[in-house]
Amino acid sequence: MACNVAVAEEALGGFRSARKGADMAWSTSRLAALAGTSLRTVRHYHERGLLAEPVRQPNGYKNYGVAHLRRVMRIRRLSGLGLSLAQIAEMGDAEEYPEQVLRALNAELADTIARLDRVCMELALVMRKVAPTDLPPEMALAAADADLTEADHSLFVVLTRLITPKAQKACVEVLKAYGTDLRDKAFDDLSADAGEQSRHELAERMTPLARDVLAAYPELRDPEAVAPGGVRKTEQTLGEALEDLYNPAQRDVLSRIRRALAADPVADGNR
Amino acid sequence: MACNVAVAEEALGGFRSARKGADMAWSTSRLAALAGTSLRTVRHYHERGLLAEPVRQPNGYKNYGVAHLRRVMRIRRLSGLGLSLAQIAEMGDAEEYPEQVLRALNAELADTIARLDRVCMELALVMRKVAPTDLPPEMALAAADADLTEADHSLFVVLTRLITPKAQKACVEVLKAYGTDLRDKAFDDLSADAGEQSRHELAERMTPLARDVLAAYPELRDPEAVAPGGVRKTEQTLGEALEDLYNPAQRDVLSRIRRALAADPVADGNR
DNA sequence: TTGCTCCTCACGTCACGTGAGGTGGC
DNA sequence: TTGCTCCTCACGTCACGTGAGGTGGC
Repeated sequence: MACNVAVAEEALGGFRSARKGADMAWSTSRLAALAGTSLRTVRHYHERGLLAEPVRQPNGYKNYGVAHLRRVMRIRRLSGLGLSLAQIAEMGDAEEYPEQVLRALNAELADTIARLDRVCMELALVMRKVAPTDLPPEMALAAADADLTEADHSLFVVLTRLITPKAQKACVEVLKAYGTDLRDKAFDDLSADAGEQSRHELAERMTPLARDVLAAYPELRDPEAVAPGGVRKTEQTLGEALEDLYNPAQRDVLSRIRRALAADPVADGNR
Repeated sequence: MACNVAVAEEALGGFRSARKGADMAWSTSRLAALAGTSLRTVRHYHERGLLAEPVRQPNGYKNYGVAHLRRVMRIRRLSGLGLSLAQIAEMGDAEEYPEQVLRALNAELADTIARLDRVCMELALVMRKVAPTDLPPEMALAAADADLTEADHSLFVVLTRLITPKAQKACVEVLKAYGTDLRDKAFDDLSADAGEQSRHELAERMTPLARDVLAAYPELRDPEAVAPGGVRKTEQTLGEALEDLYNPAQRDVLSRIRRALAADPVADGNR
């Protein structure tokens, strides 16, 4: 390798040979520049005990050498690989890295990359203005196509927080299959003080479709479909959301439909 | 969509219907749980002005509704896409996102993913214990194979900080092509007080190889090969490194080689 | 009374960034 | 004398985490 040194010298035009042995060492900012980092970073490594303090000149200036540069480069590399400064400090200056730490790092890295890939897709959807950002990306597309009411959209947001991903998929299927058929203008426009008669008729008219949907997608009724928190809490949350989103007449209609479905249950698995 | 509501009710076993209109709203921790985040995060969004303060109960407890959940979900989504909370606050609650911000985000995201992919490769090298971590990954492999002296390795680290990536590539080529031929045991073991005669002979013997290398790799002599900072500084830094790494006798030998090369220059481009 | 939830400060974290205020060499 | 570099505190950043200390409903 010695020859390579000579080559390097020649290539770089010959090094400035020893100038009276005075300030042959590097200052903090020079070290930082060589390491491609900042003054503050080098000092931070001192503060954290990662980098040994070098000898000082009489005036207190620090004198760094090649060993310090190597150390800083290694810290930067390891830090870039995802290790925390605390971990790097723990490992000391050996080229031995705990297998387990590296494995964990690798797994974490793979997760991060996968997540960012997904984020990239989502961002593309948002940029094409097709995806409302309060719904998870898988739901967002279907919801946008279904042209939902504000209230219905809100309810959908709550629903995604209450049911499992599997049940969410089923919801997406329903939206895709039934499209805007699920919308009922009379329901959407129902005034809060609508009379008994109109509420009854509306419920009667809407029930068959609800029955169809339930029959076609039995996974919607899977008791495992509710997300953590328990069935009781989930039901209550849904009730609170309905109260927030629909007026009393609308809620009454929904209640009637539910009772009709309960009185004459849809058989399971007859898809 | 109203039908879907009924379906959801039935699926979830029927919601708990309005219990005397008392505490129909969500507490902070309930909102956090629904949003899949932490209590502190919700409060942080208040502090940052991202989330409107809800109405309070007489005892000071906060009462959140569906609109708050939607807002929190949107903040989480946008934050997950890489926007800072300050940026999200700036945009307000509209579904309109500044095109330019999204483009910048997308570019940044692509960069990050590319970088992490590289990091993943590097990590694999480190795990296979073939790569010293004070050298950039491209150099590391070649350096490990060449079985360098501590001093030579150190010098290599400094060199990588002084020359352009292109010149670094040339260095790797040299290491690969000449392998351990570049090592000279007599040079490595030269004592600091070696006499005139042995230094002269050593230089004489080493010069031809250095000349060969320079002839074969003219890009090493490209004046553009030095990294930012200027040729003067680069030369000086190299000199300081040599002083740190080699003893006076070794430096004298290197100096002699350099003078020999300068006296009888290698012609350019006669590869 | 006990246990659980809610509230508001307010300091801690991580890897530095950014002055503030002062000294030293040319 | 001026401009540049070096030094040591020490507070700021970002998105929260983590108690501290106190109140309220069952």
